[in-house]
Amino acid sequence: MTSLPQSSSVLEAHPEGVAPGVAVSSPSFSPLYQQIKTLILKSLQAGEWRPGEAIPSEIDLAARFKVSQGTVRKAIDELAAENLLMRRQGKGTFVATHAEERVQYRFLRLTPNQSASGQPEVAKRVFLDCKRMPAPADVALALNLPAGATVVEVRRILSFAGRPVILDDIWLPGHLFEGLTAERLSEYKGPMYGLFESEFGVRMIRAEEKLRAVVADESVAPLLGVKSGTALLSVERLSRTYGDQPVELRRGLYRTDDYYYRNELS
Amino acid sequence: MTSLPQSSSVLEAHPEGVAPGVAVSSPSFSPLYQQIKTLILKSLQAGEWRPGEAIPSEIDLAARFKVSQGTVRKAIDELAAENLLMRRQGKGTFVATHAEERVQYRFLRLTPNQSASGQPEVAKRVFLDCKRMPAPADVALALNLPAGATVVEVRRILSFAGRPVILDDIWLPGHLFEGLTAERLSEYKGPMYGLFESEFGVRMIRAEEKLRAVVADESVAPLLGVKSGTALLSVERLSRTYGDQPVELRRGLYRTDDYYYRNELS
DNA sequence: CAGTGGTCTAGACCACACT
DNA sequence: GTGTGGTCTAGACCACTGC
Repeated sequence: MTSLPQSSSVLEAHPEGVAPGVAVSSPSFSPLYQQIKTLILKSLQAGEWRPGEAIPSEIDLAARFKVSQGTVRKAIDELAAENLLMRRQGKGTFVATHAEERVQYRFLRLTPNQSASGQPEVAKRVFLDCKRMPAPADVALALNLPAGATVVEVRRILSFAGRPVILDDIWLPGHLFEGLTAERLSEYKGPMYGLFESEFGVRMIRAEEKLRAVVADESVAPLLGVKSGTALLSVERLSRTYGDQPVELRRGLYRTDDYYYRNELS
Repeated sequence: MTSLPQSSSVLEAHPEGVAPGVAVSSPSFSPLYQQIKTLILKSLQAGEWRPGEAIPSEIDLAARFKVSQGTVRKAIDELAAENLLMRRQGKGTFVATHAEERVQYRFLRLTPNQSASGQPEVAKRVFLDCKRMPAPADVALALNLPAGATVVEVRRILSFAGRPVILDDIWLPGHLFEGLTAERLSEYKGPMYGLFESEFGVRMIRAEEKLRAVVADESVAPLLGVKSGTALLSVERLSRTYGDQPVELRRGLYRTDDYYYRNELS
């Protein structure tokens, strides 16, 4: 990879300001804006700017990295496309946050059968359980934890319009979530990922979901208010932070009589 | 919207070549590259370039539209991001096609439980039915057709590894698919959307899916080789061409014992 | 080699938000 | 007005492809 200092020195050798071209003819060439992107990413990960805060202006960043504004711009463009940054014309570029979001649940794709108003109405959350325990083998594997590591297990129910719709089992690495209790979960207003972000410094930036259809058994049917034998949508979500590190495994069961899971393809 | 001719005339008034700014202070301002994007889109829709073919080079397009290469570039960037065009460094920019694709089914999100090799192995297709009929009310509504318009109804089964996995019911506007028969569907090698594209000039560029969990009844269970009461993933897909016009409604039932529906969130 | 897309720069000006 | 992101340009050079 072409290192940044190299590029700068090349730049200084051309004081007339014409782009000298940054690539040294080399194996595995990386464009300047990608290197800038990586540097910004590192600052985000290091917490140099907090979620919701503005990052320095493009001009400032260009000066800091000794590149043109256009190059910084392209780096920020990609980070904004990945929902890590938010651009607001006339105001600045801000670190994305789960706390002050236009939609309650950014990762929840459930939509009511009726009413085209996008997200379902306000949810009511009930936490049934929250305990620390040794990670089950499959959970440890998914979260990339050593066998038997401590995890926090949370069980909760999400209700819309007064009826239970989602039963979630959630596992979090214990060492990242010291002091997480059902009480703190219940008290916090706003999405759970907002709490994780502000209280534990863990930011979910990407997730993969595996969807299957399953039949409700006696252990879950009553919790969702359905009969055994009802079909439920099983949603297994693995959420990741910076560096694609997995930090949450979630197994959800969704009632899909009044709601559906919406997806867009292109 | 700022019209293109206006911009050009402004341009010509500044022969020194410095960007004069294109926007007239006006309500509903549209940037130049958006206008270029719209023009390219119109050419695509009109079939000026066929799927798989190269479009003119950025320099040629810049000359045609009397804008800078950078402006054309930004327009093409967005179209490529929407999977309407494919860029290939050193070769050119190509019209996206369903025919010569690296994956068999671009819109199919099914993945085997084992084997991380992405898409499922080669599919076997069996067409159970293909007939013209008056559109059911809900189908006509979804496809934006007048009540009672003719549609083509197709029923088919997709099998992987010798076992049936997907039962699809498909409806297509009759007037766009004259002469579509089960035989032509069976004969065609490659994805169905490739056939639609090359034989009927209909290109699917975007789709929305609604996912639900349902229980298999006696009418579908035998076709998928499962018992009645098994949970199946119901996938309703509405596919659209240019201008967001809906041109295909598809209701699929997926077995999700050996496969799952994969989705990425960010 | 020429032609294509890809990167980078510098500079000008517009649209928007706050003061 | 000042400062921010957003658009547009012109020009140079790099990386990749194929003749």
